[in-house]
Amino acid sequence: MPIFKIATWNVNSLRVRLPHVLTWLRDVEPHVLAVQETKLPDEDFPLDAIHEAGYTAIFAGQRTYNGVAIFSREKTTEMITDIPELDDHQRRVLGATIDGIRILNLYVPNGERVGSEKYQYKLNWLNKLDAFLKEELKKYDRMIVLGDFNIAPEEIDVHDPRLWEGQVLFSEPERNAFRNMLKVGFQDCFRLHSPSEKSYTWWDYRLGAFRRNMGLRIDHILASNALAPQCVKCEIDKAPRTWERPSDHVPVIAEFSI
DNA sequence: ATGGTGGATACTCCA
Repeated sequence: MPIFKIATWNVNSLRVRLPHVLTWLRDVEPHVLAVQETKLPDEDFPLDAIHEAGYTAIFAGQRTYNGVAIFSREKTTEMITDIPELDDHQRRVLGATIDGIRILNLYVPNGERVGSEKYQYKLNWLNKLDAFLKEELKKYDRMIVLGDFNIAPEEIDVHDPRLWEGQVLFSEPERNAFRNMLKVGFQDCFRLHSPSEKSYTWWDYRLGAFRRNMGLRIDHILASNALAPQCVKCEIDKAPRTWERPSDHVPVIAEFSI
């Protein structure tokens, strides 16, 4: 059976990280790469470089903040850039169907700090997302939801759960929102294959966090219950965080036997 | 000690 390899990576500026992305695509050769925080208006999207690397691209861009894109070996159809009922000018959502699989690339709001206006925006955003996922699952049996969720779901996903207790990215309401997404009908691909591994996808640029491995696992690949049994591998690739001028996030890669 | 670094933008916001 053929393998379908899909990855997510918050690149924190596609303009700065384009060389990393191109190197990584050549080395890893995924069928699909979903990226977040491109921070590019659509007219500045580096489409030629992506095409030269052998990928098609769709994108929903924004200057300075946010912005999402999907690079794919195969053609994409049924593109969407918004969640219904969520009037949001921020470009955080990009959906498409590829190889018969419904793909939803998300850049979930960060939330700033617990109790802030942005935190409320995040919780509301996740609530509306839940309703949308239910509708999508009615239409698409095989679905992958991936991206920067800005939530560390469990204690094992945090280098120091005591320090992070009640903090944004690890607060109970956010973790509940993540669990609610799973309850809708998804599974966390990384935990399917590594139930007890302490591995992270993001380290703050400050305080030498990467050197001290003070990280969180906040980037995820979820597969619908129908597709999850076909997930044969899911790994975090820490290597790009050691490269010169890295993103603060690293890629997560999942493989499906389809 | 309540910091720090990095990206984009324009003299500050966001993460």
